[in-house]
Amino acid sequence: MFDPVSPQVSFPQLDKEVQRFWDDERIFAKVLEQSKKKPPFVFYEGPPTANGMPHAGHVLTRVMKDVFLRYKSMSGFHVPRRAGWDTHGLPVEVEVEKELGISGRQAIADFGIEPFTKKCIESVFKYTHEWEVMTRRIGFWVDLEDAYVTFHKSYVESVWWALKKLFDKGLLYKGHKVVWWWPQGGTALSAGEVGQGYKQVDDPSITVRFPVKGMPDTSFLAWTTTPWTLPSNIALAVKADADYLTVRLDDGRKLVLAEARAANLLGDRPHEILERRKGQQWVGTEYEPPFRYVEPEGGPAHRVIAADFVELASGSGLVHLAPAFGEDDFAACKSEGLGWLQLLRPDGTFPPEVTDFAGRFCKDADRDIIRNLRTRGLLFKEEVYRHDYPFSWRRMEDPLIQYARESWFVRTTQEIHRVQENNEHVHWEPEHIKRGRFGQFLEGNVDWALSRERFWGTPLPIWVNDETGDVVAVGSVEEILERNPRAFDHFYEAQRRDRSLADHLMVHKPWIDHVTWTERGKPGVYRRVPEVIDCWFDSGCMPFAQWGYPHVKEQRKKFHKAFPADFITEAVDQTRGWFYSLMTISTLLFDEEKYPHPFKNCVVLGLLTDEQGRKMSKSLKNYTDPLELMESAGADAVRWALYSATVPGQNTRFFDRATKEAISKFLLKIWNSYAFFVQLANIDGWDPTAPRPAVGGRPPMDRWVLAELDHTVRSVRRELDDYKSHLAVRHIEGFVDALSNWYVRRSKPRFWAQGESADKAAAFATLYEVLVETTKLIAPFVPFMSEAIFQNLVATRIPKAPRSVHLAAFAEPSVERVDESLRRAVQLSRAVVAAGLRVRADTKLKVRQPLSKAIVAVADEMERVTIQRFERIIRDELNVEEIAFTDELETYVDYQLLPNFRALGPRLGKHLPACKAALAAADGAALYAQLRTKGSVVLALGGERFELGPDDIQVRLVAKAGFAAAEEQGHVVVLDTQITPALHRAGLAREVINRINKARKEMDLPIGARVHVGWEADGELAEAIAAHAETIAAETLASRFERGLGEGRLHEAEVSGDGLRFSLRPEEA
RNA sequence: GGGGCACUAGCUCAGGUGGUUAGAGCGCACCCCUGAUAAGGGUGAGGUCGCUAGUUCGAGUCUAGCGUGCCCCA
Repeated sequence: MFDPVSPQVSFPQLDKEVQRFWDDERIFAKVLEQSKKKPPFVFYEGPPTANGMPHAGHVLTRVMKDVFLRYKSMSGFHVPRRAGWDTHGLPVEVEVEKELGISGRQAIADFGIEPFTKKCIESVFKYTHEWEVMTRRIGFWVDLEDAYVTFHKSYVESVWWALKKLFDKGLLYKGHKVVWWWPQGGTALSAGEVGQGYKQVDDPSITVRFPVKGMPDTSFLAWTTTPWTLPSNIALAVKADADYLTVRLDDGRKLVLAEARAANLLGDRPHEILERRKGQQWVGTEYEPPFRYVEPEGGPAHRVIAADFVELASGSGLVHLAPAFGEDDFAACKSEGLGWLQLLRPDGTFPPEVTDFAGRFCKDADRDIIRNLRTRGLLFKEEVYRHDYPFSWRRMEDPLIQYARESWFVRTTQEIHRVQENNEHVHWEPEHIKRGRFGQFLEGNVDWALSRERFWGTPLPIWVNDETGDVVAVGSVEEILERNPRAFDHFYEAQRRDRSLADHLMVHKPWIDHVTWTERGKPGVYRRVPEVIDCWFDSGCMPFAQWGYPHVKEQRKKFHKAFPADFITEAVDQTRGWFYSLMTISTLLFDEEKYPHPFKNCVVLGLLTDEQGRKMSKSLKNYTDPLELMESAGADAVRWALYSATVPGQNTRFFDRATKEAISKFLLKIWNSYAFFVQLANIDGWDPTAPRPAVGGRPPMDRWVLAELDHTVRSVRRELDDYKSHLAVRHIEGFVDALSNWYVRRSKPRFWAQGESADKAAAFATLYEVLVETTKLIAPFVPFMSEAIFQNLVATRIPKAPRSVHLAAFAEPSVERVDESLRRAVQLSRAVVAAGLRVRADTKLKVRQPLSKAIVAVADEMERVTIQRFERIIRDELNVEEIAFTDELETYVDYQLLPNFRALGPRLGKHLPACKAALAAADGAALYAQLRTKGSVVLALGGERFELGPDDIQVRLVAKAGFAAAEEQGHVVVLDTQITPALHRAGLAREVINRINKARKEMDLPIGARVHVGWEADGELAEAIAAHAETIAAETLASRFERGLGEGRLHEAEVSGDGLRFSLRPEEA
């Protein structure tokens, strides 16, 4: 006996039971143990930062990881899944700042770096619990207990090892460059980080007069969207080969601007063109800058230079240059040997020298700067410019600015060709990421701005001799101890004072900053530089740092075994983040490895959006929290909805409705088939361990559903091997629909047949096998429901069966089940049924009304035999007494002959349209007859003669007008619509059955309840009832069915115009 | 301004290697079933496949240009 199964199922409740089972039985651990000797399938978990709440996007990535990992695991691989936590960097510091209500580097320094660091450690795991709850709830199996943690000493040492290697290769250097600077945070950000923080804003766009020296009343017009950089102006840039006009305005003042921009800037303002010059002719001309608080150092300034990047699509054709605040500006001024001016402090405020705006934050001062220019008559035009501008990805209200700064860089540009070569070997899903988004990013690669002038991060392991300037990179704690055995005394001292200080912290600020050493016989002390590094570098080191490689000797083997990864997946925002850092670091470090590394397959997921395609955001509240959704619909429904909606690389519109559909269209179909099976198997006392009939000996219906199953198994495996989960899902949905809507529906009577029969045995065996295989097929997608079914059908019933579906092998192809002709036969039969039903609808002949025959017109004998295999079912579905095949096709149909384009295209080429026309014009019936008798026909086309065989021509049958006929895929079904008196009576009887059953339902009688019926009717209706009394009684479960009203509720109904009255009462028990 | 992606039925989306009747679900209309039943099933209506050129015997599919939207970056 199976445990009874109710068709009413609470999936959330089911989840909880399954989860408890997994926990009690340690199933996840057993999966790993059981597969230990199997070949590994390597997966890298991109470490999330646990100091923020998990959201819907995280659910998607975890679910997507899970399906492939479970699939590989069931397919005979050993699939370790180690969790990881990203613990360093700005995200954490910013959270702590918020918590402490402070902001900025100075505030942190005032608070104290040691207590601040301690706060960071606390904060790192603030939401770990929420992450674990979410992870468990969606059924993502990952080893959380053995998670790698980026701030741990061994991890940091691995990162140091990597950096030392880069340093020794000359790939780590300190440079003065314009970086994206976060003033409030007091640090530079990497290209990847900047990419995280764009948003659309309105900025002022102003056109300013720069008076030309030696030309009274004449000014250059220059354009800028950053007024606050004007005090640091060094030069103006023109396009050398563009034309520049000198014009006189109606007020007598003269302006110089690009001719291409004149119409736009001057509009219909009256002006007189005085002169036209090439940009080149203005080069070297000096001008008076709008502000002159401090004189530039190190070279001449305030003159016109030529530059390539000047565009004529916007602005005035003259660009204001402030080398301290723009990458292009920096390069241009440097190559011209011009001076330098940086009138902005690192915190984004103006220094005292800028008397008018001293102490003001740069962007906040824009309005006053504009006002100042206006009062001095230097402002020509002011507009608002809407564009995307980067903000701090951790605090979106803080704008970034371009700012020249000393910073440490990784010289990625030198080796980028190797990264590109590596990238060529990676399988990206979708494919276009390789050459598109990711490839383009590599194309435009700039050196990695690595250092952060912050506190909580992997310290940059560079020590500098304070006298000689000698620079050393350090790769481990041990290396330091070799130089100075007492280097960490300061830390141990601190640890004695505060016993809670973990050993991991010895490699962190502020303690690491006290680590110094000297070298015998040499002057000076080696002290560490103050910076920490970009936390994206940390996560990029994860393939080796998770094992503490190479320092932790016992784990070196683990690293080599788990490198490179077979599979990773994250969202598209990681192209410039983790995907980049992983691949770049790996390429730079592991010269000897063969490409690709450190990952072979990468599935890139799009963003989750709401129903309107808008980004999901907490502030908009435009989505239901996935956890809530799972509470009402269950984890499997959410998972299935995500799999069926998510195409890699594309945004996924996700909404509650999709989850509901997943339940009704998928989960419930399987569940109902399963509940149906269990119910009847239990009634019948069916034993799953008893021998079952051979597949070959079972009826066509059974062999068909097994063939469909096998076809589906093959398709699903192929798609999953290809990382195309969305396609796998479609195959499964198609099969489940076939199972539920055709196999189970059509096979029902076989299951409730009385007594023993080969047919019933085959039906039970087949449905059981199909359900078990399906369970294994869908287990990676819907791990909870599949487990519940598997437990009941297999695990607790079959001796030596796996304890869990996830310990079982994935559904496998079976040669025994393949039967393409049978699949085709059912497809044909269903087409015939569909056509017949359409005829009925067209002619308004209810299916309830039996008809004598359906005539099927087929083009060849094969199809006829094929259709006959399912004759009984077709008869039943169409409610006809007979299926006939006509020899006189011409009576009902026309032949339409078409070339088989795929076959003839290459052969006929240009003659194809003529061929099509010739076939259409010919007498189809005659030509077809010829084709059948002689095996070929000859056509003359454009002077040439072509012999066409049966495979070159496709025949379509088209129903002739005037018949109750319909066609479907080239087959015609004709219904004999003549209703004889006998048929009419049979129809009436069906109507009566229908009325009585309706009445049963109205009275809320239990489904199996026996009833007594007494009836009254006249004329033909009475004759019909009398003639079919037995059938009516059987179909309405009437143990007594008598003429004349009896006891019970009285019902009146109308049956095709005649009155019917009957009494109905349940039989006493 | 550059790069990437998308544009297919009222809505949400599928449509390897080009093959001539473009599919599904939801919604809608009509119908069936009443032994999966506060379920199930069927039939139908609905599409110039964003637009315009081109390649080809043949284009939703390939090429180019344009338009609209989203993402990424200047």
